[in-house]
Amino acid sequence: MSFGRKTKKNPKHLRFAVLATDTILFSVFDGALRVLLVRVNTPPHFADSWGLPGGLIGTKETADESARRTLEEKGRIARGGAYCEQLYTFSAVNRDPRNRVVSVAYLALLPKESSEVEKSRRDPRVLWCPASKLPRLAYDHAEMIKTAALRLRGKITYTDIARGLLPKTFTLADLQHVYEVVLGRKIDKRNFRRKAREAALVKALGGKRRDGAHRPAAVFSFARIMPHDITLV
Amino acid sequence: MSFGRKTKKNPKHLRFAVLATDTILFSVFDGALRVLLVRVNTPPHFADSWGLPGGLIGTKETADESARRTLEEKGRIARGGAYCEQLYTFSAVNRDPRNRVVSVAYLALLPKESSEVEKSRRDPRVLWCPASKLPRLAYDHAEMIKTAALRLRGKITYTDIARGLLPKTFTLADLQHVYEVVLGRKIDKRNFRRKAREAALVKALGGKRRDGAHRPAAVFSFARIMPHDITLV
DNA sequence: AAAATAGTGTCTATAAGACATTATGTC
DNA sequence: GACATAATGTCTTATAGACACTATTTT
Repeated sequence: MSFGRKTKKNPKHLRFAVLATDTILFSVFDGALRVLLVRVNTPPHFADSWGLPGGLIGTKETADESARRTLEEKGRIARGGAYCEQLYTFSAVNRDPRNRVVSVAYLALLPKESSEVEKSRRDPRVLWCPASKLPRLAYDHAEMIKTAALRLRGKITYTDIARGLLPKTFTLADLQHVYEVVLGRKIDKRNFRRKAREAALVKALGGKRRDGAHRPAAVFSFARIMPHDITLV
Repeated sequence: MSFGRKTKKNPKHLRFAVLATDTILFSVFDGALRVLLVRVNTPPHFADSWGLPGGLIGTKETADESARRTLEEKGRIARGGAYCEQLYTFSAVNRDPRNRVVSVAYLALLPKESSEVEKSRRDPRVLWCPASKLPRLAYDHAEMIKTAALRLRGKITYTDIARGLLPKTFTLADLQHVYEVVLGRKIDKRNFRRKAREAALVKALGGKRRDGAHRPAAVFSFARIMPHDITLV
C-alpha cells in the first residue's frame, strides 16, 4: 500500500492513526456459510496469503463508500449489489505490522443467485471459503470474520437481515435453509413457517416454482419493511 | 487540535483519513439519563460550543485507550472507572469542517454514586446534560448521542449493561429506577422483580439499607457473570 | 406407482402482562 | 399511630417447542 511506503521513506512518522476498511462478504451456498477472500501479498509478513478485501479510506470518501469501493477493486464485486453494514472498528496497535492502521470492518451479504456471486465463483483471483474452514489469514482478518459470523448469527433471529442472503423471490425451503446454515442447526419446518407467517416476515407472491419430480413450492418475497423485531427460531 | 492547524499550515494535504474517538458517557441521576458534555472551542465553526469529550488517536494507542484517555483529559473522569464499549464509527466527509477526521464513538457508563460523577458534577468545565434536552452541539455529536441512547435502550432489556449505571450494591428500587429512566416508561414492580429473580441477574447480599422513615430495603449486587441473555422488561 | 419435496395442526410448557394488599421500619 | 417505601402472588394471554402425516407434482 502506498501509505506504508510513504512513511518508510519519510523519517518523520505520522502522529495519528490512519484508517482502512475491510469487508467480510458472506454468501450461503453448497451447504455452507462462505466468505470471500482475496490474495494478499505484502512481504515480509504476509506474502502470498489470503485475506479480506479492503484498503485505506481516502479523504473524500466515507467508510461505507470505501468498503464498497474495495469490495469492487479487490473482491471483484460490482458496487451496490451487496447488503453492507458497519461491523466493528479494529484498532490493535500491531494489527498491521508495517504501519499503524485502524480498520473499520463491514459485514456484507450476497444471495448465491446474484450474478456477482455467480461470476466471482469462477474468478481465480478470489476464493469463496467456508467460514468454518478458513486458511491462515493476513492481519487480524480471522478475528474479523469470527466477529462478523457472530453478528450475523445474532441478528438473523430477530431482524430480517437474511434478506441480504436471498434473491428477490424464494421458497420457504430456501429461506429455512439459509437460517439453518447460518445458525448451524436444523429447524422444525412447521414452527419455522408458522413464525414467518406470524411475524409477517415474508409474503406469498401467488406463483409456484417447479424444479424436479415433486410438488412445486409457493414463491415468496420479503415484506416491504420489517414491521417490528421478530423472533423466528 | 494540533492536527487541524498542522494541515492548514501545510499546503500538501494527507491522502487518507485520520482517526479520532468521541465518548458518550451516560449516568442516571435527578430523574434523567444524562450525558457528559465538555466545552468545544474551534472557531470559526464551533466557538464556545458544547460537545463530547474526544480527540485524535495516537499511533501508539488503541481506540479504546484513546477513548479512556480523552475521557480523562477532556471529561475530567479518572481512567478505568467507567464501563466503555465501542459504539459506531462516524465517517461523513464533512463531519469536521476543518479536516477529514473519522471518529470512533464509544458508549460509556458511570453510576451516579461513583466519585467520578460526584466530582464532575461540581466541575464547571463539564456539564451533565439530560439526553432529552441537549443544547446545540459541535460536529455530529448530537447524532452520536442519539445512537448511543438507542444502543443503551436496546441492550438494557437483554443484557446486564445496567451494571455500568449502578454501584456495587443497590436495592431493587434503585435498579428499577435505572431501567425506568433509560426506557422512558414505568415498569410494574412485581413483574420486574420476578424477572430479575428468574434471570438470576442479581443476588441478595443479606444486608438492608435504612434511609428514611420507612421499611428498609434488601441490598443486592449483580450476579458474577450473566448466565445468558435475559429479557427483563 | 414410485420418488421427492410441499404443506399443514395440536398439545404442552414457558414467559409476559395486568393487577392490590400486607409488611416493616422511622419519626 | 402516621407515614413511607418494601415486599409479595394469581390469573390470563401469548409465545415457543415437540411432534407425523397428507398433498402434489414429475418421471
